[in-house]
Amino acid sequence: MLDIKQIRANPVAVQEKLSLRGGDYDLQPLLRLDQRQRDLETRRSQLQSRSNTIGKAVGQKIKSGSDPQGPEIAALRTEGNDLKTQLAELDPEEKALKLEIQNILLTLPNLPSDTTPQGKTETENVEIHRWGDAHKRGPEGILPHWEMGEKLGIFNFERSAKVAQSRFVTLLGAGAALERALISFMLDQQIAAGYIEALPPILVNSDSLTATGQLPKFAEESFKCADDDLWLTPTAEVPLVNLYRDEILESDALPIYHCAYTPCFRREAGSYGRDTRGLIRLHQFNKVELIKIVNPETSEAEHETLRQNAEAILQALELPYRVIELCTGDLGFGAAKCYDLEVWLPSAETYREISSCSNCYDFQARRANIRYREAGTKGTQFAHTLNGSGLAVGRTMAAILENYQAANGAVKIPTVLQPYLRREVL
RNA sequence: GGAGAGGUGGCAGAGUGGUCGAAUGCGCUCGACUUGAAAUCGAGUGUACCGAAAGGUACCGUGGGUUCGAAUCCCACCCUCUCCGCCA
Repeated sequence: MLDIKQIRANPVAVQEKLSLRGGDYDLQPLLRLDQRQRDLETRRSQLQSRSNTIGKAVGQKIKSGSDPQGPEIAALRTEGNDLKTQLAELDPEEKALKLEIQNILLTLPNLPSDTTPQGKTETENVEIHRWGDAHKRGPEGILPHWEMGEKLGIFNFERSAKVAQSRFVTLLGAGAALERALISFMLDQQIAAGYIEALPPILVNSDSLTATGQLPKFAEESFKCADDDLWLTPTAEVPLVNLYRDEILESDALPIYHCAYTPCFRREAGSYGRDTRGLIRLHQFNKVELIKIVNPETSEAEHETLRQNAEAILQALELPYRVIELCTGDLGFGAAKCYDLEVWLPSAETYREISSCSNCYDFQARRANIRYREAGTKGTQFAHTLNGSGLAVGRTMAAILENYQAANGAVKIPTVLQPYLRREVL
């Protein structure tokens, strides 16, 4: 959520930054509501103050012997009732305004960072660097991963559609073991990098989704339980960040690092026909997620190390990838700055997103009300939150099935995974 | 799912209509005493909003209601705990 005070103070600057994302943002209606709300608040608090004085006066007079039924107290009661009537008129309007303002604020995306490259669409994203070109292979003799997987019998889509629907997979035998090995390897590596492992709830309530920014705008992207205020989490970022919702942390408790394996669930509404085959776009997929809650002064540096922690997995697996920085037009709703890691998929001869590392600055923290207190100072400040995949497991498996295909049709197991899988080829 | 108990400040725990943002204790911060520490003593110690400031307002699980006045009374909801049942 954006800071209404900032919008009030610099409406033009905020509007310009928002428009870098593309789309129209007119902040004037919001500012008018805000002004009206504050006027009402001033009025209301004056009336309230008088009402409090009367309330106290009545009590005092009765205590010091006035007749509770006498004219003096009757007059105060009348004035009190009068104020109550006036307040009853102001109050609903002010509450409605507050709600309206809040609802508008909740729909506004984060401001892009000053360092985020400007651009309208993903074509203007900026490549930062590439890694592993030496291992990069072309499509010659490469089966797409879904064909390879079916040939090896390590997953099955057709039967999964029977169990659930399309865009679900069942991993079988070595496929299930490989997925499990990848999860263990990723977690072990991130734990070694300083992240505290968490195994959080994967059903989350509406407040949690609102705090991290999936609600109210992206409700159609998540699966919702019919009878409870619970949703299947679209990413572990939601439960992990919300662990600290409505908390005031001591500054020495920061930074907080968590990693977590969870399944993730996405409805993929509006992506019909895209990536219909294989492990790339499923309603349910596994991911190891990284989150950080940090002091604002360190968040830029923390973002860089977060990205390196994600990159380290790809390097250890010797999968060729590139890092791109999203331009302002391609930035996610809550992100101020974002790097995507894209792994090489030889069958398609493209790089595909396998990790997204975002710095949300204080955007989520304001929604989630996650603050910290600097020792010895008065007041509190919003922390910064960061998140990144480390990594998307299904897409990692896809990348391995393609990049590690040998000429004889076997798939070699990356060296670092061999201790986990206790085998060298699939 | 059934029965019961309960939700108050960092924690514990008073408070059942009036001056209560809230006693007391612990914790924490600063100070005094001490060679240092402990103990002791003194002062301070919630959050947010409005306001240039003085100051004002709100918050005792959440939302309504009664009243001149609600932590306290009424209604609804949420959550936690205990026991029973069921269950991985």
